[in-house]
Amino acid sequence: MAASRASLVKRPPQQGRAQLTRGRLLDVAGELLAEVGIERISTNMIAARAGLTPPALYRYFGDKYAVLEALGRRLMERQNAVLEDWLARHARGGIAAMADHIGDLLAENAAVTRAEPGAVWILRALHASPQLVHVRLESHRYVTDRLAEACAAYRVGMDREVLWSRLRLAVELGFAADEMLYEEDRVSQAALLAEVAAMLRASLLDLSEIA
Amino acid sequence: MAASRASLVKRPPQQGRAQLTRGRLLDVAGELLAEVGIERISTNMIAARAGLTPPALYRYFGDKYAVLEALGRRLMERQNAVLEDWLARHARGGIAAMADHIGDLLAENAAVTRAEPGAVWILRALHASPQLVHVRLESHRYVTDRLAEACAAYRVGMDREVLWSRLRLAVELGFAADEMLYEEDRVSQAALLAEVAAMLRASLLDLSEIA
DNA sequence: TGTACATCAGTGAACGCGCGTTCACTGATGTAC
DNA sequence: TGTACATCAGTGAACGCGCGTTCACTGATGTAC
Repeated sequence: MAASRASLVKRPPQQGRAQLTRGRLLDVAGELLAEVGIERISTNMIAARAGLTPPALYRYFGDKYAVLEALGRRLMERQNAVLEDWLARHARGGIAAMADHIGDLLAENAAVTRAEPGAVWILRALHASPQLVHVRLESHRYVTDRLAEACAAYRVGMDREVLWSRLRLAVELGFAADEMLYEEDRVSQAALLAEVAAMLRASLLDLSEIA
Repeated sequence: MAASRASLVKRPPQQGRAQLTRGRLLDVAGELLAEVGIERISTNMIAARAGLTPPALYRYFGDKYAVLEALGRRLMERQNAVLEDWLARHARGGIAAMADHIGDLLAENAAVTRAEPGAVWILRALHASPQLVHVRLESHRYVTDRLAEACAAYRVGMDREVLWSRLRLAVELGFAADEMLYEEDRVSQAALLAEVAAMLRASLLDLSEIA
């Protein structure tokens, strides 16, 4: 019975206190990502701000990248919850209904991003680190898959590849716009959201028309 | 006559040999950004791969961030050159002509990105580091300004803010798509470029129609 | 064309520091009876 | 309800390492005459 190695995923903690500690570590990591960036953040720094000594962090995460990966996954799970909710409301209306409500999806997603400490920096860190980039990619593909399923139900004969690539692009642009909201202060957030929504809506509606 | 401080921008080198060395340092930094990421790259690492000792790097760059900033600016200047070239060819044709050739601009930009070692990682590093994010933001705003000028010539009465924010979004999405080309291998690059071009074209044409 | 001198490009060696991580341990919490 | 024991959460101290950066220096290149 070999002991679990550091490189393995740690089992979920047993006590409620530990769950809180784990969440606190992730919150703090998000804040620090925004303050000092991925190239300066350190495990010792995260532990210190969470009010812990460095070894405590290693009870929850195998190594430094595991912290950032968990942080990314937590954010993306929250975004996925928004997506599921939205699909439950609009998928049955068909592609046109989804297109008409794409602005809601963007706005709800933006709300999640706003609520999470350092959310934009988490997304960017996932993008900028070769060892983390797969997390973001997997998530975007998952979102695309879910949307593709929902649309395919109404366009049974349609080329799956065309559908998928169109939606994949829409997902990427939606996230890019979300990240831009917090950076470009020369444009109002509402105006930006409305314009992206209009573009994605047109793209989706076009999808519902092409042979 | 105080000596120049490390924090100041270094003057351009005097000898041709030095120009080459500086360029080599930047090329190497781009490669390393792609291989190890912004959170692992180091000045010693860059110098070593360029075949230099660490202090030589400090003859050219004030500190570590100055290297990355110069790398980012060099890439963005190359992209701007593509833009100027494209504007010279199509701006006189009006908004419709620009809209029709937006795919060329994207493709030429993608070619620059492909040619530069680690280009996508440079762009992402600029995005992910709080101390570098201004470089990218300034560049995107500059590109937006140039496009806005070109379009405003044909839509004199149009609300400048609407024009600018529409173009600003187009710029952001164009770059996002460019970065995506090298990451998402489930979609062909040509298809992706064509779809983005279509979206941006529609957005620009819409601009030429609204009152 | 040769030489003396000024400037420039790059080196060798080292610095203090904080990094990521591990060890053996202690005190807090939960469980069985 | 009390207590003995097992498990869990977190600590104190330290490690070797590579980081960013600087110093005083040397050898290469360019310039004036």
